[in-house]
Amino acid sequence: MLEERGFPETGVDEVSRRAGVSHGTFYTHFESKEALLREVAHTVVGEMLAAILLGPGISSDPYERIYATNRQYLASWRRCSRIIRMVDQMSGAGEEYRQLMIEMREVFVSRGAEGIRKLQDARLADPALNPRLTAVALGAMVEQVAHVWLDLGEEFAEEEVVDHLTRLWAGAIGLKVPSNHSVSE
Amino acid sequence: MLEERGFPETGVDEVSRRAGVSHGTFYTHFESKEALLREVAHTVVGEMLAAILLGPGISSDPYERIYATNRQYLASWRRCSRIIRMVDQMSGAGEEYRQLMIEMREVFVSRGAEGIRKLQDARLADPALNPRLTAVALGAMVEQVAHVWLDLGEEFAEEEVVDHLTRLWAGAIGLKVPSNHSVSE
Amino acid sequence: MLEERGFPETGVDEVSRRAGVSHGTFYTHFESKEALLREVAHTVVGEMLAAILLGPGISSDPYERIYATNRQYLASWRRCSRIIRMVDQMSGAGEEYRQLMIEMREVFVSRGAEGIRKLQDARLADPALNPRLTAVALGAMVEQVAHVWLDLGEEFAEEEVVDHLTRLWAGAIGLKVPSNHSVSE
Amino acid sequence: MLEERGFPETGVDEVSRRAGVSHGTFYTHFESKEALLREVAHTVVGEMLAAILLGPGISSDPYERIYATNRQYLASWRRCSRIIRMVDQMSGAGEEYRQLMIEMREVFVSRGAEGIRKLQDARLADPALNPRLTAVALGAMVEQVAHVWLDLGEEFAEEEVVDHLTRLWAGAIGLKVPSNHSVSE
DNA sequence: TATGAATGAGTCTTCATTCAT
DNA sequence: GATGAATGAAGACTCATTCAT
Repeated sequence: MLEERGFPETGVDEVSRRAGVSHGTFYTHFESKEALLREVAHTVVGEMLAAILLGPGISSDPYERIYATNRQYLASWRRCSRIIRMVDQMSGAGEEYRQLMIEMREVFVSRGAEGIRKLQDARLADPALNPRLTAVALGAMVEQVAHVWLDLGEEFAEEEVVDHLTRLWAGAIGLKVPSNHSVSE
Repeated sequence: MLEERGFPETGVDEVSRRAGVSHGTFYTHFESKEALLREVAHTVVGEMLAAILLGPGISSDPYERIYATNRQYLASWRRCSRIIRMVDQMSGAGEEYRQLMIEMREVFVSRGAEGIRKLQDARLADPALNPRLTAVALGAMVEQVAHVWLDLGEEFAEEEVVDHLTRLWAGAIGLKVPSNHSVSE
Repeated sequence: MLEERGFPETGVDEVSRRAGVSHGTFYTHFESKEALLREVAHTVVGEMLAAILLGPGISSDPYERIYATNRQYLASWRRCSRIIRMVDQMSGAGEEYRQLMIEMREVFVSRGAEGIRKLQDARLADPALNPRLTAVALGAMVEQVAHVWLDLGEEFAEEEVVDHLTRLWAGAIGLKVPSNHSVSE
Repeated sequence: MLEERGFPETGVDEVSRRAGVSHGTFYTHFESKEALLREVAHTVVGEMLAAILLGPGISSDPYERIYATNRQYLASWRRCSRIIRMVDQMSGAGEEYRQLMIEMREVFVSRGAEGIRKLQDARLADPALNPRLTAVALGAMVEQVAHVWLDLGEEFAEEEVVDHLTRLWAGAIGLKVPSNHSVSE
C-alpha cells in the first residue's frame, strides 16, 4: 500500500492494519517508518535484479536476447514500478535512496554496456557509440516506457511495446533487424 | 524548495519563511497548499512547452532537427526536472496531476509522432514503426536520460549526451546518420 | 448577519464585505470586533425597549393592555430575537453582556411588576403573588414562547399565540378573562 | 467547561488540559470537537428526560403534581442549564442540534399537554385552551424562569420560585388553587 | 511478543488586527 | 478616510513513536 499512496502519505496505522497487527506491534518489526521503506526498497530491488539476471542464454541471437530482456524487464516493472519510483522520489531527500537507485541502475547499465561492447567487437554494432552512455540511454527508454505505458495509461498492446522497444534498441545501436522478426513477433 | 524535499515534506511554514513572509501571508497568495503546487505545476509545464515549441525550423535536415530538439529539451529539463517529477509523483495521488503529466507528454509525443510520420512518408524512416509508440519510446528515452544524468549524477559531457541521444534516436528509426556528424563534435 | 451565524462564527471580513467596505475600514468604525457586538447589542436592546414603551394607554382595560403588550413583544422579538439571544449567550462569557441582559429584562420586569401591583391594589389580581417574581415568570413565558415559536418552528397561528399568552397571563394572576374575548378574536 | 465559555470559545486544548490528558489523547476518545458536543448533548438531554420522567404518581392531586414536576425540573435544570442552552445556541448553526432541542422539548410538551387535556376532561381546567399551545407556553415559563433565576442572578428563594410557578401554572389553566396551599409552604 | 491508549511535535488553515499607501 | 497585504497567535487535527499492561 506504500505503492498506492506514496511513502509520506502512508501511515504506520494503515500499514499495521493491513498487516493485521496493532500499530504498536509495528515497532517490534521495524525500528521506524523509514526502516520499513529501507527494507521494502532493498527487497524489491533485489527481486528486480534477480528477475533480470535469471533469463540469460535463452538464445545466442543478439536480437532475441534484447527482445527477451525487454520482455523480462517489463514484466518485472509491472510488479515493482510503484516501489521503485517511490525510492526514486525519495532519492531527492535521502542519499541512501539515491545510492539504492544508482546501485540498481548500475547492474542494468553495466550488463547493457557489456553486451553492447561485445556487439561492437563483433562488428555487429556501431563502434562509434559510447557503450555505457548508450546502455544508460536505452535502459532509460525501456524504464520510462514501462512507466508511461503501465502507470500513465498509454494504450498499447504488450506485444507491440516489446516488439518496438526491441526494434528501436537494435536500430539505435546499428544492429540490423533480421527480416524474420515481425511486429506480430 | 518544493523541488528539494517533495510536496508532502514541504511545509507551508518553510515555503513562507523562504519567501520572507509570514505563513499567514501565504494564504493571501495561494488558496491552499495544493493550490501552490497546482500553480507551480502549470507554470513549469507551460515553460517546458514554450521552450520546446520555440526552436522550430533551425534546419531542414532531419538529423539537425532531432539534435536541436534534444539539446533544447535537456536545457529545459535542467531547469524544471524537480517540479516535473514532483507532479509525476503526485499523479499517483491526484487525477489532476496525472492529467497534467499526460497533457504535457501529449504535446511532445504528438509532435514527435508527426515528425516520424513525415520521415516515413519521405522514405527516410522505417515504415514498419508505429509513429506514436515510437515517439513515446524515444521521448521517454530523452526524458529519463535527462533525469539519470542530471539528477542521479551519471558523469557525461553534455555534448556527448546530446550527440548520443540524437544518434540513437536517428538509428532507432532507421534514419541514416550523416557521415559529417561525429561523436566528438 | 451576526444573527445568522452567531458572534464567534461571524468574521470581520464577512461583516465588512456585506457593508460594502474593506475589512480594513471596519476598524475606522469599530475599535474591535467586540465593540461591534457591544454597539449592536445596545442598539437592539434600545429598539426593543422603545417598541415596548411606546404602546401605552391604548386601553384602560387590563386584559386589553396585556394583550396589546404581548402582541407588541412578539412583533419586536421577531426582529430582534437572534441578537438578543446572542447577547444572552455571551452573558456566560462577559459580565458586560450579562449586565446588558439584566438591564433589558429589568425594564420589562419592573413595568410588569408595577402593573401587577396596581391590579392587586385594585383587587383585580391575586394579592398573594409576589409582583416581581410573577412579572419575571410571566415575562419569561412570553419571551421563551417567542423563541420556541419563531425560532424552533412550533406551528401555531399568531393570533392563537397572542390570545393564549394573554389568557394564560390573565389567568395566572387571577384576572378574570372577560367573556367577550374569544380565541378567534 | 463547555458550559463556562460556550462551544466555539472552548478549545480542544483546554478541554484536554482540564481532563489531564494531552490534546492528542482527545482524539482517542472523540472523533472531533463536534463529536464531543454531540455526545455531551445527548447525555445531558437523556439525564434531563430521565429526571423528569421518574417522579410520577407522587400524588393524585393535580396541584401537587404540578408542584412536584416544577421542583423536579428546576433541580434538573440547575445541573444541566448551561449545556442545554449551549445546544439551543447551536441550534441556530446545526440542524442536528435544533432537532435535539425539539425532541427534548417535545417530551415535556406532550406530557404537559396530556396532563392539561385530562384536567380539561375532568372539568378542572379551562376547556377553551389549546392543550399543546398551553403546555408550550407554561413549559417555556418554567424553563426561562430557571434560566433567569439560576443563570442571571435574580434573587429569589427556591421555595418561593417553585410555589409561584405552580400557582401561576395552576391559575393560568383555571385550576383552582386549593386553600391549603400557602405561599410560605 | 502484542496491544492500544497516550503523547506532543508538527500540519494546514483561519482571522482579528495593524499599517503603509 | 479607505484600502488590502501582511501578520502571527491560535485553532482543529494528524501521526510517528513510546510504554504500561
